Amino acid sequence: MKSKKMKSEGTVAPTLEDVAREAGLSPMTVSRALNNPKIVRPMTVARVMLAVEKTGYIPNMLAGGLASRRSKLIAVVVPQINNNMFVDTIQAISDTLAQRGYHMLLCVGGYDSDGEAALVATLLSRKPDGIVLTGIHHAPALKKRLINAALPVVEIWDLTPTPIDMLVGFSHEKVGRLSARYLLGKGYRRFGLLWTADQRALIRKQGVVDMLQSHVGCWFVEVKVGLPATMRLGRDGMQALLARAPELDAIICSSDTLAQGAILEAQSQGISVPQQLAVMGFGDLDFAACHLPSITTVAIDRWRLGQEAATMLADKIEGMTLSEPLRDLGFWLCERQSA
Amino acid sequence: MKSKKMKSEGTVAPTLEDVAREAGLSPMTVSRALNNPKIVRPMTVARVMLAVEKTGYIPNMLAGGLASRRSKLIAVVVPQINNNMFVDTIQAISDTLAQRGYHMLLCVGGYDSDGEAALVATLLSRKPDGIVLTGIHHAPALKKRLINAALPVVEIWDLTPTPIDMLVGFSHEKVGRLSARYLLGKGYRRFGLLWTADQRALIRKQGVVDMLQSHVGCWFVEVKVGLPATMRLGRDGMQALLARAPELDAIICSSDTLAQGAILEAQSQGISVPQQLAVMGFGDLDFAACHLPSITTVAIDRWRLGQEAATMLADKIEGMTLSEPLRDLGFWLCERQSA
DNA sequence: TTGTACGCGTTATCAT
DNA sequence: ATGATAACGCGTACAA
Repeated sequence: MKSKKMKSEGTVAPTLEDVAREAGLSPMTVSRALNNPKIVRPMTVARVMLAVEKTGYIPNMLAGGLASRRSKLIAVVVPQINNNMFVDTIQAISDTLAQRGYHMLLCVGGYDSDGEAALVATLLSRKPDGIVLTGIHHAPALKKRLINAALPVVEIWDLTPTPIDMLVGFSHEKVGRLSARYLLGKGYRRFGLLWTADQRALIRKQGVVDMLQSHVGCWFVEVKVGLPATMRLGRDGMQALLARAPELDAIICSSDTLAQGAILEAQSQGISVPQQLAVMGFGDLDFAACHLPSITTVAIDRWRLGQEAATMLADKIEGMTLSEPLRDLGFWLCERQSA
Repeated sequence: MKSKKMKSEGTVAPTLEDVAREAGLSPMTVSRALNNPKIVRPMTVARVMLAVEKTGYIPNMLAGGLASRRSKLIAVVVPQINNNMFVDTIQAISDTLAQRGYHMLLCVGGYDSDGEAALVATLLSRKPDGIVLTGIHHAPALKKRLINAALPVVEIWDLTPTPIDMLVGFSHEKVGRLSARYLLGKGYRRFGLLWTADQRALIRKQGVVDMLQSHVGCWFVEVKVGLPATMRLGRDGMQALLARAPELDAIICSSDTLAQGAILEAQSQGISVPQQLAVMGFGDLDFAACHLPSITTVAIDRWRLGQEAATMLADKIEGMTLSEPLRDLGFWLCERQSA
């Protein structure tokens, strides 16, 4: 009897070795029975399960990950979560990953790319098997680190021909163009832009502006609001817009939340939407469809975005070859009452 | 020279040993310089930092956690995240933890306590240093496991004299009583309850019902809606209520989102709020204050809830003795236009 | 099908 | 202030 630890303390968690002793097997056989039962005799598996039950064994994935070099952990970095646009995607990622045996390490990094880089540096010490990044603008040092670590990466919520690794998103520029084209087609000419300053919103705005400027006889004014976009900011921004240019006939907002605020502010000033003023949002959040008036907006499949990102990651980690590492999920216009 | 690995591959991540070699020190000294610089001579620390820079070293917390038995990981279990009530709290937890050097493992467990138990079982294999649980109703087996693991636990969003370990929340029952008392005081007598079926909402409802039943000359009808609560469900539920009892004079909703839907539905039927019908919500979500009419509701400090939970956990993990493991954060009425 | 020897990268502990 | 050695608990690789 080698003078090994005598696990007589009630507080010490049982290990594989304890289970093995209980079952009269070697630790390795227990490990196999737990992780790959197919290659173990069924009766042996049963014996193991019994011993697991008896000992109350819980695997230690720190040890397992260290030995196998697979942590079954996915890091997800988002700029914020108290933003209705992101939560569905996060939940989809979490659900999809859980089904495949992964856990999600969620980090809120803000909209600053240096902060993100610092954050990811600490994340990497968890040795995640993969990482989900929001957007396509990252600090060069971060990109280098990720490529160097040969870590599967999915960038989401945006499009670029040159992703770090994989990508699933849609074209914000096209969303902007579509919104502007739609309103121009409806005959609106005097535009107000109510916009937040995050990177992706700015690209949508560029799309809007490009489209408007290529059209003669129309003009626009713009009001910027802070992050996160709230209904309050929508109302305040709308007030500022109307003060600046009372003759506006259409408002494009960078999100449905702002649009809702804008509509309310208009109504509170006795301006009827859409009769006197059209308002358009982005996101097709839950309330957009049943608001009064219902909000015309552009929808994307936030849930699917998360599903695909998680699936792509898990597939790549598990060695499947991806048909297409770049996915454009597209978007669609929701024509409703407000515009 | 023992025939140890020759790290000539470019793809192999550098380890403490590599850094030590580069700096001409032992791995242990490097480890100390990184984790506890105070006990290492400043010049030595500088040498280590240089070597870290040169090698691009990233610590491996799987190994570190295994050796030190501290993972610097906190597991957080919530029923859903696409619920505006929870996201602020989650973000607060994440932020607070990040500041103290912890990462957050976020799991969405649904409203089913057996599912939660299964989920936590897998979580425990990550050896988190602590865990945040939503609510106070958990499977007995889960409680036993947690107590057995001697893991610091904070239950949030609810109150009980007998938490598993620590707790920060508020009394849903009192919220319900306050809401009902307020409306009774305003003279309303014919109540409609628009309610979801999650555990905490049901306790609030019980508070409402108790208060109403102790008051002569008033009555109520009730409509149940599913989870998650959306504005759509608010509108549909309101429609059902009005169909059942057109003479209602006040509606109490289990959340602001439902209240918003209820108000809209009323307006769309030509019923003016609050002149003909009062509507009250719960949560004081962003839009409640600037809606038209602004929504009377009950607020709680969701952000602080998360901060306190995270701080309590980190304090306990780091050996500080807590003054009070039970925190009642309370709540307050927001009297606005809708009721 | 099952077992043995060893290494994963770090920290605790004791020694210097 | 720094170093040597032995865990930490598991999986890989190979042997039986």
